[in-house]
Parts: sequence; C-alpha cells; structure tokens
Amino acid sequence: MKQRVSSLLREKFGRDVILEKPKDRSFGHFATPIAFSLAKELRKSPIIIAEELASSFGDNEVFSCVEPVKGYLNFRLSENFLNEYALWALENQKDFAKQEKKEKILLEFVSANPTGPLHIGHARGAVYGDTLYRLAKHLGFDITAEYYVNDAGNQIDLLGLSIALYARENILGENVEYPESYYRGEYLEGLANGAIENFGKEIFNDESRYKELALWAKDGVMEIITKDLGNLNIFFDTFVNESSLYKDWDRVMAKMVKTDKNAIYSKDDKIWIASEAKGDDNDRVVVREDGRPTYLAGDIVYHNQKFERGYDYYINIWGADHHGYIPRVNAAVEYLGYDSNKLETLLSQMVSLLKDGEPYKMSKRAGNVILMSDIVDEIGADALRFIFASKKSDTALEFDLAEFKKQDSSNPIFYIQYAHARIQTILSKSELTHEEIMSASLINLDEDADILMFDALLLPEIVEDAFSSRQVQKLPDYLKALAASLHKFYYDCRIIGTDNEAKLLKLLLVVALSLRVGLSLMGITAKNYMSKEVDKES
RNA sequence: GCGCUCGUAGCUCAGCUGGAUAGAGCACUGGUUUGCGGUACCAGAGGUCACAGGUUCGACUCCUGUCGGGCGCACCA
Repeated sequence: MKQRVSSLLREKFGRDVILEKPKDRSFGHFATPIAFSLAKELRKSPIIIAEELASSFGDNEVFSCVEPVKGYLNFRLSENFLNEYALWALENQKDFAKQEKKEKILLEFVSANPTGPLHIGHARGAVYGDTLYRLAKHLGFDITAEYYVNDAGNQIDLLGLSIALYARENILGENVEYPESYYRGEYLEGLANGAIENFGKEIFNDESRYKELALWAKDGVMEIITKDLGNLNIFFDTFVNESSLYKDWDRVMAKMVKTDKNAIYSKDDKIWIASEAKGDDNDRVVVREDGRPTYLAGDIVYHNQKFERGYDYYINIWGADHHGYIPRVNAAVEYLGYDSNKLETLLSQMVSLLKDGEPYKMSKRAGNVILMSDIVDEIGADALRFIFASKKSDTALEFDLAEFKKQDSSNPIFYIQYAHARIQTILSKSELTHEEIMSASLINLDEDADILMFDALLLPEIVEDAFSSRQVQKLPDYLKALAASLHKFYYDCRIIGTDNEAKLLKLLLVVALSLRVGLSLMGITAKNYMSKEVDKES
C-alpha cells in the first residue's frame, strides 16, 4: 500500500518522497513534508508549494483526496483502492504481506555454549533472532538459521569436571572440593546418570577420562537446549561445531596472509592477527605459545567458512557483553578478502527480571541463573516471546513476570489474542455465509470502520520496516494498536443484525488476517477463543 | 583511563532517514451501552525529552561538551 503510494509519488515528483503517518487521523492516510524541502530550491513558501502540488493531482485512482495543510501534503486513499486491496488480501491470505526478496542470508544466533540449559538472557537473543528469521522468510529471503556450537576449549573441560564432581558428591557420596568455577544445576543429575549407563561409575574418578565424559555430555546438553528452544517455537536449519573448524586453521591463515602479508605475524612465540590496523584496539593472539588456537582463531575459521558458503548477507546476534569483539572479527573478515559490510552483528542486551520487587541479576557461571524453561513454564512461551520481541533488543530490559500472567488488557499478549478471538466469536454468531460476506463491498464505511480497515492493511509495511530496520518491536507495537482499534470498534459499533453486517464482517476478516499473520511472524498462534479460566497460580 | 551504549510521564518503554499539539501500556482517579464475550470501552491527571551549547525554516532526533547508569577493555568463551 505504502509502496504503491511511494512509487506513484516518486514517479510524479522524480525523487524519493518521505511518507509519514499524519499526526492526526483526520488529515488522511499518508502525509509528506516534501514542500519544506522544495522550499529552498524553489525559493517559495512551503505553503504555496504544497497548494500547487495538491492541485496538480486531479483525478486519480489511488487517492480520493490530496490536501495541502500548513505546508504538508496529506493524502487520503480512495475507497475503491482500499476495497480492492482488502479483497485481494482475503483471497490470497497466504501471500498477505509477503514479498519476493531473493537474497541469501545467513543468520547466526543463540550459539550458547553446550554446557548447560539456556538462561533468560539467551532467550532474548533467541526470540530476537527467530523473529527476524520469520520476518525475512515472509519477505521471501532465502535465510538460514544457524547455531554455532562452542564444543571446544575450557568450558567443555569444565563441563566434564562439573559432572564428575556432581556425581562424586551426590551419587558416590564422596566429599569433594569444588574449584573456583564449575557448572551447577539440576541438569547435571540427568547427565551423571546417563554417564553411568554409558561409561560406568569409574569414569568419575578418572580425571584422564573427563574429556571423554564432556564430549559425550555436550550432546546431551544440546538436546536440552534444542528442546527448550522448540518449546519456544524456535528451530535451527544448521549447526556448526567449533571443534570441526580448527583443522582448517592453516589454510585460513594462509588465506589471510595472501590478502595482506602483514595480516598474521609471530611475536613472543605466539601468532597474532594485526587487527589494530583494521580498526581494533589491539592486535590479538590467535595461537598461543603451546600451539593451541584461541577462541578467535575458531571464529575466524568459522566466518571464513560462512563466506565460502556464499551468502549475500550475514547477520550475527550476540550478547551485548561481546560488543568489544566485533572489530576483531570484522578485521579478520577483511583480511580474508571479504567485505565486512556484508556482516552485520546485532546485539541483544541484558534482561533483568523482577519478582516481588527484587531484581535479580544473572550470570551463567555463578549458579544463580534463571532458566529460560522456568520462565516458559511460568508465563508461557507466547508471553515470553511477546515481551522479548516488544523491546528494542539492544537496550537493557527490565520486566516483571506478574504483568504477563494476568488475563486482562494489562497483558498485551492476552489483549491481542482476545481481539482475534472476539472476531471469531462474532463470525460464528452470524448467519451469513462466507460467500455472502466476501461478496460485500468495503465502501461507504463510516470513519471508524475506515480507520480500522486502513490499520489492518498496514501489516505489509510493518513487516518490511521491522525487518529492514532490525527493529522487531515494531510488529508487536502494531498488533497492540490494531487490537485496540478492534476493541474500540467492537464496543462502538453493533454488527450482527445490522444492514452492514456482511460488510463489517468482511472488515473483521481483514483485521483477523493481520492479527493472525502478525502473531505467526512472532512465533505465536492466534487463538480462536479465550479460555474462561481465571489465573490459577494465585 | 579508553571504547561502546543508554538517560523521554510515578514505573516499563515507543518516537521511523530531523517535520504538524512529545506518544503507548501499567499504576492512579472518575465514568460506560437495559445489544454481538465488561477478559472490554471512554475520560482525567501526569513531561524543563538528564544538563549546557551548536547546526537550521524546524531538534526528542544530528554535532560538541558536562553529569549519571550499564557493558566491554583476555593468550575465557
């Protein structure tokens, strides 16, 4: 809709035109301040320019009215245009708000270490990534969701040690001394028991076998992680294991040197990457004195592999505490001979939960973690997805669980679901057939209905905007507003038994379509009825 | 100390590449149809957009500085 208007104006004015939503609904559907920018070149008052522009439109299929107001140019779409668009949407529901973008995108997200279940911080990145993924798919992009499994390095060793310590204390009944850092949590119990079946109890007292134990256990942890993600409706297309990458290190290093002979150098018996020359704060060690590659080396190989697989665009979603890591990876990408502008790293900020007014901070290593699965159990996957998708991902977020357990309008996910369910109820109450409803024409609507229809048809613009700006919260914001329009309309306007019944039901079908598609893009299934159960928790 | 980031209503947050009177939800106060789910709707109150400069027709938005919060500054991932 907006695209149509936008291209029409581009044609007419010979330039891109800023289209915005008028401050006041009564001004029309779209507005542009173009007269202000023309004022300087034309040396005329914007008010006069706007008047001239407006009168130059004449009869038009798309607009019913083009009006100059204080230098702004306000457009009102014609009823015919809206009616036809709505009909098309209802008849092609699967294609509603879709586009045919073609680019291949690789989206890497979550990538949490396979050393324990996901915590609430991971959930935010997961929801953000998956929402972007769904938006991109809908827009036609050929996008791949990938999980990078850090199954090498110290944290894997620590996993083996942690299981053994857990088993020795809790299963073998030994007194054990815990080191400074180790993993803890219920999940260790299952892993320890599994290990007994697989290896026998002896393994817990044989430090030389802890590595073996860990490599076995990380698969079990990945099962827990993917299951938790599945409960959130999040699925990955591909998994890449860090441990599989290092064998490629020599080749990748040579590749960087080929691009720039100074990319890699030796100093103090270590191998360094000259990342400072590419905008990093310092050069970084990639291979230690003892020959073990650093984490960065793995990431360099990984990014090389990504680029060799050949996508048009690469997106990473990282925890915001890793933001300092971005320059060195970009530097490596440049040394590999690729354009680091094709790699975009988005950040997912900290989450703090409130419960009983007490904020608690989470730290994966330090025990007191809030498990994602616990929160899903408490407020449900839909509410969790909604709250995380609702806030800009790169700013810290604090929220209170209580708000999302309520079954009334103070809970936004409930409010939107209720709007959808209301429409279904009303449809089931009507005696009109689907054909009768569909054949009604959406013209001569009163103002409220007109606004509601316009709002409902705005979804395509929102989807495009939410993805291209990577600001997924625009989608839930829109759905909240649309649900509010619906509730207001429902309250104000009687539908069943009126002369306009068919017409208004058709309008509601459009609203329901937008709500349903919008929710599905957030990984949430629209409900057709609301259960009358009151909050059982309290 | 350096870098990144944030500072908008009592609280949680929007505010699109600068544009019309700075918005929403929660909380608060007061109302609502002898009708489709009142699990809803309406209204009221609530703001020095952290502060100070600058850029311009126009700044919450861009620039500089100050203050305050968060994060990062590994041969850990």
